[in-house]
Amino acid sequence: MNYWLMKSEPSTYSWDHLVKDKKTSWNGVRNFQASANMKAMKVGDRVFFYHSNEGLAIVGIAEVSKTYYPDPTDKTGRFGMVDIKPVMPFKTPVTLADIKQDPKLKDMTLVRSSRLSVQPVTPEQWKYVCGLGGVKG
DNA sequence: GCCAACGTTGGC
DNA sequence: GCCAACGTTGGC
Repeated sequence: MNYWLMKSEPSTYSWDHLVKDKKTSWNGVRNFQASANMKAMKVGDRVFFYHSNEGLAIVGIAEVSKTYYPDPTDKTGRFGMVDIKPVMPFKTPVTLADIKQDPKLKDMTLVRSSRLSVQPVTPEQWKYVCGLGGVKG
C-alpha cells in the first residue's frame, strides 16, 4: 500500500464535492512528475486530499479506485488520470501552517516542493498526519 | 492581487 | 542540447 497527497482548489473541486459525487476522475493534470506519480498508484492506495489557495489544509482521506488511464481532456494524449473515492474526513483539518512548524513534517513534499499537485507521502508521515487529523489511517 | 518559484516551450 | 522567455501555481 502506498500513500499520496493530491491538491485541489476548493473553488474548482472541494472535498465536499467529492463526498457528494462518491468518486471522481482526477483529470487536468499537466505535469510529468505528477503524472508519473499517478501512474505508480494502485487500487486501494490512500490519498490525502489537500485544499490549496483557500483552506490550505489536508481535509480528508480518499482512496484510489481505478488505476492510470488516458485523460480525455488532454488533446495531446500525453497525460492520464486515476479515479478516487472518499474514505473519511479529518476530524481536525491539518493546516499547512501546522505542517510547516512541525519538525516531523518539514521534509514533506508539500513543504519542499509546494507546486507539485500529486506527491508521495511516506508511511511515517501518513501515520503522524492522521494522528493530527484525529483519525486512524 | 501580487509575486516568487518552477516547469515547459521553442529558438538557436 | 542549452537557455531565455513564458505561463502557471499557490502562498501570502
